[in-house]
Amino acid sequence: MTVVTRFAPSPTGFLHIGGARTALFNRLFARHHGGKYLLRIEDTDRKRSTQEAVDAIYDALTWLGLDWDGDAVSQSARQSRHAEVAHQLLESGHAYRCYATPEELTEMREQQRAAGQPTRYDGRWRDRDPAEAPKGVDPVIRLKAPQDGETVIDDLVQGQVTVANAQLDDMILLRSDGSPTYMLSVVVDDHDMEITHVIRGDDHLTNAFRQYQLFKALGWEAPVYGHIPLIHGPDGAKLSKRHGALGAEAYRDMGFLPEAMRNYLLRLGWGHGDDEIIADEQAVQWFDGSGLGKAPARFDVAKLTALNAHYLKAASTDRLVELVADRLQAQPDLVIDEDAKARLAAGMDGLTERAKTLVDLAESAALYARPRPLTFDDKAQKQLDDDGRATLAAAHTELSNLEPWSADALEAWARGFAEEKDLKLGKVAQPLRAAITGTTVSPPIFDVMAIFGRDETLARIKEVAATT
RNA sequence: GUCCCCUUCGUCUAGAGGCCUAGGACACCGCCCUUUCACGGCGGCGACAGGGGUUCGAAUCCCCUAGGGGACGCCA
Repeated sequence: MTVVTRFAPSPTGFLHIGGARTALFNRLFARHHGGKYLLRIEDTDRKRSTQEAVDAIYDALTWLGLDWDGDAVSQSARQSRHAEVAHQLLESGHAYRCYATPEELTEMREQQRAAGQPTRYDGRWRDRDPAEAPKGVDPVIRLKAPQDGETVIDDLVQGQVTVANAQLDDMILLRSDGSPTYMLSVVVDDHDMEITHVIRGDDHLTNAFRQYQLFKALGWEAPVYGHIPLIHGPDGAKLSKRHGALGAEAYRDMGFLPEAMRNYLLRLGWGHGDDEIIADEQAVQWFDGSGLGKAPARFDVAKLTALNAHYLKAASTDRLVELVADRLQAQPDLVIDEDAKARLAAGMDGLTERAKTLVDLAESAALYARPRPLTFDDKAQKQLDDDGRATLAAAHTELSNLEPWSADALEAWARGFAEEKDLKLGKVAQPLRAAITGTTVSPPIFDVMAIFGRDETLARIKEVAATT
């Protein structure tokens, strides 16, 4: 049997972090088994579904590197098929028409709740003669679910979960306007798409029982379910807008790399021994459905950030140069030309060592794209006091003749120069750093000088050195 | 309210009766390295929700309590 999984988001907003993880798990599980991983857009609620949201989902999944097999299925395009199945159920006696109005049902629920009863449809039209149907009311079609016994699900994550059928009511399959509900659509689509494993959020666990009953009524084989715990916010409640829950693309803007997202999400609710850094291929090899936790996990940006720092160091220079250049492009005071890119490439290793996100990286990388004349921050100005400027003036003279112009040679020169002047190395290095970068924080200054080259370095020193 | 599920350091987790004086990672705090900031290295702080059983022995099995979460729509 070929394993077929699916990710089925509803396009009512951006792709949140929980959805991204669900997609990741489904994809990993399918890949592990050499199967297929499909994408289905659950847009049966036309009122709330938007094309922008669909595009946002595509974009987010693409950015995350979670591409799917084949074309995405749009659930709304399959409405007639869903309705057909509902009528089939009606004919086979597994469903019936219910003429209760929404108002009537609301009242019913209020009464049940007030009486401490579970709020469930009471089956008032289940066995009633359709001849008694009120005039002018369009009926809904409900599943005639079993009232006795129990429904048992062997969940990949939760284990065996049992629910008394008396707890489940007769759900609506087709609305009064003839449109199919989510419950019906999901079952029909999962069947038609030959889905073998459904991995989704815990919040669907109770739906699984209903869907299972529908599969049985249709004489179809139900897929294997795996309900993963939801991701919670720092306060332990379901991640929501209140926590500033963000779409996947927001994490891109915050400077996170997709591979870091994948690794982090993978470790949220899943573990493989003490392993923390897990590459994609390794994840595919290990993700067989075991190792999934049952308890909800809290989203922790600090850990994501740490992972991101790791992947930043591992990323290729070319890729990083492009990503950084894109971000720097937005700053009008910078010049991103080929020379600047060459400097970025040359200095990238020194930069990634100090950055945790692309935002940090771009910020520190800006020094290679900042043209003269420089502006100096407060700390840099303190380095450029009389002593500092005098040191720079003397350095300028010596550096004019230094050979070769390399980081090693520059450092050797600086050490000798400092000793000669009876200064600590910092008294030489910091004024240089201030003069060349405009700040007091940067990668090793001799590396920076080597990258800028002699002419540019001397020009920068000259602009601030004491005139003698 | 009803039903279902969950509960190991602050957080993510390892742990499937003796290997646990409970391991790792992130965060935090020291120290070292050091031209700045980082990286890195070393060390520290820090948890089996509580109570009963079962057993020679329980983080691991059972029960109860407490706490947390989720679901109860002509939403998905």
